[in-house]
Amino acid sequence: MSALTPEADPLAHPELEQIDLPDVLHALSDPVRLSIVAALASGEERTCKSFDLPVTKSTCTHHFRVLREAGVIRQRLEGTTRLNSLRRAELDGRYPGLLDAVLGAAGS
Amino acid sequence: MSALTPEADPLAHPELEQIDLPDVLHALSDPVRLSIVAALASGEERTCKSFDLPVTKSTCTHHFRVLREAGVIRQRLEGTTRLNSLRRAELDGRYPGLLDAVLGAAGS
DNA sequence: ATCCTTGTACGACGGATATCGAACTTTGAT
DNA sequence: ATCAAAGTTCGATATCCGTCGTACAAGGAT
Repeated sequence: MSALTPEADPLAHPELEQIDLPDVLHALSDPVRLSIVAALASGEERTCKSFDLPVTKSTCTHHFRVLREAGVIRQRLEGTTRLNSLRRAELDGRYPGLLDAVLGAAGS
Repeated sequence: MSALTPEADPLAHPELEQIDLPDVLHALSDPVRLSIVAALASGEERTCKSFDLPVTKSTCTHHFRVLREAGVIRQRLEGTTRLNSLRRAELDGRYPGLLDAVLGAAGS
């Protein structure tokens, strides 16, 4: 039962069907998190530190966790860093056009 | 200076250029408010009471104000009621595809 | 082994938020 | 004139949220 308990995994990601629209919108409603998502729009994997955000480390951890738990980003362990990427294809399948619209709106 | 002071107007709506994306996303991130917006998607004007929301009157007032101040809906006085409508064309001009994507996602 | 880098965990704190109930206002109907 | 209906306003409350600092853990480099 160890691998199946979600609480036990420190890097738990929601399944596609578990992603909730209000949660996604809330995750995107913060300027810091929106800038993270916009920076990931190119498709690259980037470490947390590479973003140069106007908040401290612990606040960064918080924002990346909110995005991950809402299903917006994926976090992958790589040595001592976490590589972040957008779950774009999955989000596009679940909520067609949403991410593009938000990214377009954030860019203007 | 009476007509130009925003605070004096109890039904102040933001101009298109003043609408802020994080504010809009936050306004849409609440399930009650999302259901209001979805119900207004047809384009009709509807009174507050016609929604039959699972909250009290004063909470309704709160949610409609959040949506109005974020620029998502317009409220018009008509006798003793307020007629609510989506600012769809304006939002579409400012954030193309956003409202459609959210409404599509909320409907599924 | 030691240190540096990257990030998490744990409180803590102040401000925002969703909710309610009760009192009030305004309008329209009886 | 009275009354009911639709909302607002005003506290009050409980919770959530963004932020920070400090302490901690794990990997990589020297």
